[in-house]
Amino acid sequence: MVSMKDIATACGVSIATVSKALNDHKDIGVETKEHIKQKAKEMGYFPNSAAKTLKTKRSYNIGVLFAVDDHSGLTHDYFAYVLDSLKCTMEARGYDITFINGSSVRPNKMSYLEHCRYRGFDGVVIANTQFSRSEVMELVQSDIPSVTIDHLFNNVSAIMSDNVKGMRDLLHYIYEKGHRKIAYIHGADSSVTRSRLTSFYKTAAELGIDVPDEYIGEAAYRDTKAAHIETERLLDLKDRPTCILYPDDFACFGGINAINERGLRIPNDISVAGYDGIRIGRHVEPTLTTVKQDTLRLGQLAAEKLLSLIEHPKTTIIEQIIVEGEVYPGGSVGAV
Amino acid sequence: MVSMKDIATACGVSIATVSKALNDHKDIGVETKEHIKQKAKEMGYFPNSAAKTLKTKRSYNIGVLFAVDDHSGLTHDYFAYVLDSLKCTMEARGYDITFINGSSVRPNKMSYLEHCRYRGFDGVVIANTQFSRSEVMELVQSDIPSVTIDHLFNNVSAIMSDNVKGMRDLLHYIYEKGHRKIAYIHGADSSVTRSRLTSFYKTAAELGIDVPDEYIGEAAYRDTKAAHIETERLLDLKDRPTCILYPDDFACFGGINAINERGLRIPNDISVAGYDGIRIGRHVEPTLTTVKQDTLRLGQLAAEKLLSLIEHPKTTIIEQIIVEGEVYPGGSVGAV
DNA sequence: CCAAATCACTTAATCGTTTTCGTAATTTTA
DNA sequence: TAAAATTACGAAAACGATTAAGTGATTTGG
Repeated sequence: MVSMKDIATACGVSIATVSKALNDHKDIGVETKEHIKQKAKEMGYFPNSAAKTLKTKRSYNIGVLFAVDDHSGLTHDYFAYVLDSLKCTMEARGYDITFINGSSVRPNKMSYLEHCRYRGFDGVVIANTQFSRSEVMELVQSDIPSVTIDHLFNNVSAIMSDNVKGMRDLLHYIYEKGHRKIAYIHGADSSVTRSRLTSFYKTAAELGIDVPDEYIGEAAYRDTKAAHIETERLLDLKDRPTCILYPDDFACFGGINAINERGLRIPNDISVAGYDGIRIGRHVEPTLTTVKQDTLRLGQLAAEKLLSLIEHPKTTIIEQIIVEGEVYPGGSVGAV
Repeated sequence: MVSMKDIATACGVSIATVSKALNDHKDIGVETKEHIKQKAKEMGYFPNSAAKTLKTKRSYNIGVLFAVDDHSGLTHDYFAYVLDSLKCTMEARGYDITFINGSSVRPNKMSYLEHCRYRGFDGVVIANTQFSRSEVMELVQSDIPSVTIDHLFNNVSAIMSDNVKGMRDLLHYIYEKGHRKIAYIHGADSSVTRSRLTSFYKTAAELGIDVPDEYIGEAAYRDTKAAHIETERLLDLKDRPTCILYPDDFACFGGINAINERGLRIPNDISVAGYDGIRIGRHVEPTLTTVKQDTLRLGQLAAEKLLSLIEHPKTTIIEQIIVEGEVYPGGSVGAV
């Protein structure tokens, strides 16, 4: 590795001059500066991030935290897209992305916060994790700039998919298709679930449609089996719903299977809708009616907010940013 | 941040002693060692990775490179699972994972190799990228330990999904279901594609089934539209195949749609099979016949190979490791 | 024309570790 | 019991950068 010292020697100047020249300080003569830069390029110089980080306390590295227990981080379509977008924005700004989680599984177990300090992350993005874990709390309460995705903490900026509007729009869409008997299998308890459920009830009330308790069920996100079972329960009801909403697109497929097994046809006999807008939903028959969350924007805004927090801590406000989704009409909801 | 200096002061010893005590060097008295360790824990000490990396040239950080152009890295089901597995193994061994790609999009454009040197990655995993890019070549030809996934370079360890056996087993399975007229829409040219295609032809020959040229088509991986078009072409053939193989499960859905649009039924009128074993394939009707690649093992072996290369460079051999997949029988291939 | 300001650079300390080489004190060996 | 070996620790350099403070030379101002 060619270091500043090598360049200094080659140019016959001091290391300090090289450092300043490469960092465009004003107190270096133009021609010296050019010469040094030229030489640096020639010699294939690149800075050493460890040394720079050590000295400046800025790593240009962002920690990303997400659930690991069920491996539903990377392999989760929604999150993968958000992360991809986040990553692109960060990279364009010169930051790298490193995973935080798993630190507790390491040989020398560190907490999330300890891991962040160890690596000197400039900031962290927390998504799709068990927000209630004390380890997570400790992290957000620290002085490390952080943003959460789809969860609201005190004094922490959050980027949230607009689940209230998403659910409202979806329900309106279904209502307009003529449905009045709408069941909702919601996900496991979380702030996202609560938002959607509340919005579901509220919108139903506004639309003047009645929701019997038996129309509400629960199945963990992406749990096709649970969705299957709950769907069977709904199908067995004497007053069967005409449309069933699922926690997400994935779970929806579990429901679709249950329906198919009964010999019922979608959307002729019963309609279904998911949530998320995963890619495959556009490519099955019938296509899935769902709410496409704006993953691109979610990742981008999370990145920008965090960078702003890092680079302009004084002038950046802690806020909650809501990103609207969009109903994707699909063949899975028919007119009734 | 509490540093070794703080501990040294607190314990009334030198920094050197603290360092040695925490790193379990033998030339520190047992009680002193215990006392220092105790104090370190008490004071909440954690090392500073930047300082450690600077001094030791070991970052305990692994760079991961994958295609970014079409964003099909993270959002690619197969790769996401491999990465997840890789990450878990690495973390258990005390290594972090940082993304390499995007370096060329940065403000101060670095090549992949430059980026690796900048961050001091101990090793790199290269997957799902354009292996032919000169930047990638430069990286694998450097002295940085590296492993590739599903691609073979000279002098670089590779973890490969067994596409030859996968395709052979799949074809055998289909053959045993009675199919003799089998079409194959393969993916865009790559070593994976070539392996599968070669194995397809070879196995077909062994089984004594004839493959007319018109039964072979091409559609980019995960390109449902292209698969759709190619499927239509096959369906228009006067001597239509009874089974169509696709580049991957995702593309397969594109084909399924084309088939549905013609009013044909799967598997009654025609059979289809994918490749990869993506999760959703188990949850649609009919379930997808496919080859499930062992992503867990792929990621694990890639991690282990790389760590071995890093930690025991002398005794670790460069080799190609083949990981077998498994045919997942599904309803999409019927008996004929 | 001389003092003050500016310019262009260097010196040296520092970030938090690791590690080589000493060196006293203690123990072992012959 | 004296020499040799061992034990337990410390001093200091080094890793590769940044940056405050200093310095001599040149330019500017009054």
